[in-house]
Amino acid sequence: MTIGRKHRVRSASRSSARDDQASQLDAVFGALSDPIRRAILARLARSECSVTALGQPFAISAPAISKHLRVLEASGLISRRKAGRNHYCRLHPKVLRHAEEWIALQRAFWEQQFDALAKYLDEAQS
Amino acid sequence: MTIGRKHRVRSASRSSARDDQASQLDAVFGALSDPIRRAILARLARSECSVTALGQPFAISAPAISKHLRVLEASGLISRRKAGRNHYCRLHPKVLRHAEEWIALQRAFWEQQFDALAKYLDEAQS
DNA sequence: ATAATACTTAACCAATCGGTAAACTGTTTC
DNA sequence: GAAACAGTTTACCGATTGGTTAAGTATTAT
Repeated sequence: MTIGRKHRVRSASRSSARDDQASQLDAVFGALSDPIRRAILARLARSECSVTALGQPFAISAPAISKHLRVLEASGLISRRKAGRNHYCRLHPKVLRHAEEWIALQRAFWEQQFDALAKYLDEAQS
Repeated sequence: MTIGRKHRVRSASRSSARDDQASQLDAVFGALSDPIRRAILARLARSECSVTALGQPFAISAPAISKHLRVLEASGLISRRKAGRNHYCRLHPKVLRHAEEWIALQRAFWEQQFDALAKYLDEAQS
């Protein structure tokens, strides 16, 4: 989840599109790295849901849930809608797709490398 | 990257298969949440690589790289091979595939929900 | 044998994280 | 209007993270 290099650098100058995408990946993968947050997302996949209902399965306090939701919201994975005293959370699939695409792209390269190695070994053997 | 709930719990008893998978996801997504580590993985996709060579593009110290590699290794995404005084790192695609599968599964549910909503709206309109 | 190289370990530091309890802000219900 | 409910904010705590420098361990080169 690192943003700047080396103890507070990168003075918010320009912040290229590439940086934006990279830091969104930081946030998304960081958000996914906690089991409670993944469970919250899985729950939200079924339907929109109020904050209390989201927290009900877990043995943690309301503020803790609130923090998890803030992390998820900051990553763009969810958004909120206020309805009276209830806040309802909803998923944003597009953001998850970006993360999936990063992984899929990487894996394609990785496996290509493995295929190349396999081919090399195959040829070396003959 | 949380392991135990609520300040040191879970006395290492049994640790079900589900927990193992979940905590591997914690570790993998946690590892992917840092841009330097993602860059290291991207570099490794091209070929096996020594530790110094891996660190060369980044303006951080050797111990910092060593720590990143330990995180990656703990997640199962890479492994090391010692050859003399050099240590060579290699990728483990299977672990990345697990993460991708989790995301793909989730996204399938998410989008199914969105499709259902779209259909509902469509029917409500007519 | 000495020196340089490649890397890790140890000790430290500031910032972040995941949790808590307490206090606060709205909204609904009585 | 008072009480209950839904949720957030604030202030705090201990553990973890990402970095540092300094020292240590092998291995290779001179």
